Parts: sequence; structure tokens; C-alpha cells
Amino acid sequence: MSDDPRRLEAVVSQFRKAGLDGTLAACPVRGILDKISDKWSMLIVLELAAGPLRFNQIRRAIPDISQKMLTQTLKELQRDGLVSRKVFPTVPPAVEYQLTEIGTSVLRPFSVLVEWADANYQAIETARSSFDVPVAV
Amino acid sequence: MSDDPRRLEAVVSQFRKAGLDGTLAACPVRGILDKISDKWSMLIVLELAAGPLRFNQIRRAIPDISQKMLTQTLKELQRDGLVSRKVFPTVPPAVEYQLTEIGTSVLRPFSVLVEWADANYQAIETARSSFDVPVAV
DNA sequence: CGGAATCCCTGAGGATACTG
DNA sequence: CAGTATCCTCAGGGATTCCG
Repeated sequence: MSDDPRRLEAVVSQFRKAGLDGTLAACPVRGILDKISDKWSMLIVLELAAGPLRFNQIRRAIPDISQKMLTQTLKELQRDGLVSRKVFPTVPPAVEYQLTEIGTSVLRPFSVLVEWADANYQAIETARSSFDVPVAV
Repeated sequence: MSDDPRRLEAVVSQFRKAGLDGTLAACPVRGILDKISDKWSMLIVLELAAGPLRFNQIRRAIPDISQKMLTQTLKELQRDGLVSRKVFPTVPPAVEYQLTEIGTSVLRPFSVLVEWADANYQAIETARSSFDVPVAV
């Protein structure tokens, strides 16, 4: 059940980089994690996994995202090179969003995470219900 | 470079569960991701990867975490069964935190993510610097 | 259709002080 | 040492309105 210890040490040491010069911004891994850990990025990337989608298609696929957040997150994903944007000069305009090569590559780590979540969420809920230390603030 | 399409479809469909009954809370995967995507959980888990640590040891290992957030996040991790807490009735008291079995198991998905981040952060920074659409609010 | 611009509010999280 | 208890800030993000 346990993983290769070498691998884990490498992972931890990656994070340790953060402390070396006193600034966490210097740690690329932390930077990436901060990005993917925002509320919508992963969702959008996963929606685009099946193929390119237009603005309102994504919106309908993620019903609880606001237009503002969709716009903003798509811009961030573009800026980071995970998503490309193609405008068709029609009337009314059509805009298509698509995963780039690097955007597609992030699906693999995502899927590993999702698998873990799927395999373990029951255990977590069990632990949670049999544990009554008040966590909430 | 691309992954197994079957796998990806499964991942996306996991997320799609979220929309089915209108509430995202119903999606276990989203729930887990929300958890691990908070600012400190992953950091703490990774620090504990090497072995049990005491409260102030963790604190020193993550210099920019506040005492409040360390306490709070450790409680959440306990509640979710990822971390165990052992109190030694000495004076002054010593408290040791340690990854549980399930807490250890999450290191694998983490490490995949970290590997991806490490392999791709340069490409992302490159994309970012050659892209001047204002993203920030 | 695909956004941009504004206003506003909530809550994550930092700073500080105190305690068993 | 290992926390609790408050107070307070500020940025993430929702709702609404307007635009080419």
C-alpha cells in the first residue's frame, strides 16, 4: 500500500524549496498547486477534456459558475497556456475554447487524484461521522 | 503524450455527478478536491510524509503558516482520518502528529501532481510571460 | 453570443493576546 | 509546549447591468 520512499522524499523536497529563500513564491510546485486549487480551473479543464467547447457550452456544463468567474478562469488558463481560444468572425461571434497540449497533459495527474478520491471518500466520510471534535470555526 | 481516453471519460463523468441533483455537495470527488485544495492541507501532509512530527516542528517546517491555521487544518485532517494525534502526558505536554494509512495513501496522487508541476512549470511561466492579456482583476 | 464593468458581501485566514 | 479565543482584513467570487 505504501509508495516508493525515494519518490516521496523527492516530493517533499520539492515543497521544501519554498522555505529556502524565505518566499513561497519561489516554489514552482506551490505556484502550480495554488493555480489548480482554485475553485473552477480543474472543472473547466475537465469539461474541455472531451473536446473544444464554446463559452456558453462550458457555462451550461458547469451550472453554478458565474459568468464572471468563467471569463476570469478561462483567461488564467489561457495565460498559463493550458487552454487556447479561437474566435470565429461570424455574426453573432462564436468563440471556441480548447485544451492545449500542456492542458491535456494535466489530465493525467487530475485523473489520479480523482481515482484516489473515488476510492477513499467513503473511508473519509466514515472517519468524519465517528469523530466529533468540532472542526468548524 | 495523451492518456487513455476511457480513463479520462470516467474522470469527467465523476465530476458530472455534481450537476445531476443540482447540488455540488453530492459529488464526493468535488468534496475531496475542495478539501485537499485548501491552502495548507497538502503542505502539512507532505511534511508528515517523512514521519511523525510535533506541533511546533510542523510549524517550523512551514514558516508562513499561522498557529491558528495549523491547529485548524490539523483538526480537519484528523477528522477526515488522514492524520492521527498522540498525546504524551509529560510536562510540558508533547503531542505527535502522524499520517494514518489513508493519509499515507494520498501521497501517491500528490506526488503525481508534484511531478507534473515540476515538469511543466517552465512551460507555464514561458506562456505567461509571452501573453499579456491582463488576467488580474 | 461573449463578454466587460461595478457593486457588494462572505469567509478564509492573519495578528495578537491569553491559558493549562 | 500546545493550544484557545477574538478581532479584523482583504480578496474571491456572486449578482447585476451594460456593450459590440
